[in-house]
Amino acid sequence: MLAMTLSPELDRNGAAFAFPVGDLISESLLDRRLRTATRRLLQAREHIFFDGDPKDHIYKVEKGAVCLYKTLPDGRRQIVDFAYPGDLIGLSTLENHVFSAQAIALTRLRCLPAGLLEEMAKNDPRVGVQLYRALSDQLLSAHDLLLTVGQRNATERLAALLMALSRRNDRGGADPARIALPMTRADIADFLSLTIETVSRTFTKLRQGGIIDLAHSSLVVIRDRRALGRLAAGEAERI
Amino acid sequence: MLAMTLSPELDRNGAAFAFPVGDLISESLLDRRLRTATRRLLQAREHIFFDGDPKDHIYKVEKGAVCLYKTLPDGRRQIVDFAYPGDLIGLSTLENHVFSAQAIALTRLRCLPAGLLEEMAKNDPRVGVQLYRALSDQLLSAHDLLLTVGQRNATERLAALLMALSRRNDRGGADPARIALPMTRADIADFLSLTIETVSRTFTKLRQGGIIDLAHSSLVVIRDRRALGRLAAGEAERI
DNA sequence: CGAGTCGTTGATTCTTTTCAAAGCCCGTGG
DNA sequence: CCACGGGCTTTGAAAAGAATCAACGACTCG
Repeated sequence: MLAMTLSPELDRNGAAFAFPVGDLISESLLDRRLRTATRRLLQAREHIFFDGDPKDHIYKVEKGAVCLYKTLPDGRRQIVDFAYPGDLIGLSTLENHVFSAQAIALTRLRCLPAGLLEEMAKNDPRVGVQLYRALSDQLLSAHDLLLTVGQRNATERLAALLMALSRRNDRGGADPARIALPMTRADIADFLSLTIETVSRTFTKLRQGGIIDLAHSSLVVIRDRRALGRLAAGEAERI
Repeated sequence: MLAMTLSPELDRNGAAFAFPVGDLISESLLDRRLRTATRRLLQAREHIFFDGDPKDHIYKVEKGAVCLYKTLPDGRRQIVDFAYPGDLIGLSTLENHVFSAQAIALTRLRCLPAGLLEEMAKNDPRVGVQLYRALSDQLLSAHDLLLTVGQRNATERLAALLMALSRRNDRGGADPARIALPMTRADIADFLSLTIETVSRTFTKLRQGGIIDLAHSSLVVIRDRRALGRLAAGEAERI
């Protein structure tokens, strides 16, 4: 998930709930089961499930990107997370989904019957840990977004998002200075709790400030990473 | 935790990750261990731990209330949750805490060495489920707050908070129409991402609209629950 | 090539913040 | 017992940041 944390070094550096390292390298029952699980291919904008739907499966993103969101009755939408390859979607103890999930690009998923989780956790102790870790990552991610949406201004919010995506690239071996945005301006707006117009204006401001370049609307090139980081941390005066 | 959900009926109605019901009634290893765990008594405003501290314990609230928060370098603060009696604090797989925790009233905790969790989960399969459930409740709660902070206006935010507290009272057998607020206006402001002044003005507006009464600044009486609910859901025009 | 979606930019409005000050409550101490 | 002090809360007036309303431009896909 998209942890927009201030402390990149805090990433996945150590587990207090640690099992022997060897176990984490070998494949767990969950991993193995997922490799052969049913695949599902989704076009951009196609839904995986809706808020309130019975939770018969959980999903793992293999390719593409998914947005998880909640809405108010009048249609206002808050994206609570973006799920990228490797992320698990739908973990919870409830019978029904508590948010909607929609592919934002061509996406491939693995589908796992929800009932199997319990069984696998019983047969392989590493599965429980894995699920616990996934959930706690998601909680961290939600708290980070909360800090962003609740306390940062428009520029700082966008900077935080770009820094998070940059770090994700870094971890995944991609160029941390070239950020592909699979999501639309509307998605970014609903994630950062801004309007499309404000997101667009803020991109322009970052570009004019020499902090980023916009190769095109969905490809950002970071020109001044330090400045972007300071903005995200709320340490910059203004731009 | 404080799930500010729109759907009270969605509460703890069923677990997809269900173990036989009997198991949930009997005491798990965790519950038993907690009953004899070290107690810690905190005055209001006293900290349990700070963001980044080594996570040597996890805590269960027995009495009082705790706020969990994150800050930006310049001091802006976002409260990400309030923990009430029964709630577990500090669950995650990381070596260090990822938020700060501060008592907001006279609070009694049970302290459990973090290393014990893993061991207990190994020896009692219900413990893993219990932790998993606690974490997924916290995630739900964070997502709800995200929707509130990101999409609702000041009035709707306060209404959502009051409705959440009212439901909590209801579940706990207390009067759902009389809401004690252990937290200050500043705490409410940092939870809802508003300023103290806006929180205060919004209380006044709700009072003048006949929706609540303020016995005193920390005791709210709900006079029109339906109206409050409609406000929280974003279904009311204005007040 | 045209329709439609998505993104950018401009002008104006509005909600909330900021700045300022007064009121209230409660504990302390004269 | 009452005055005093400090923290918390309320209220008011002005300012600011983002939202809204509006229009144009760019790109994509039949």
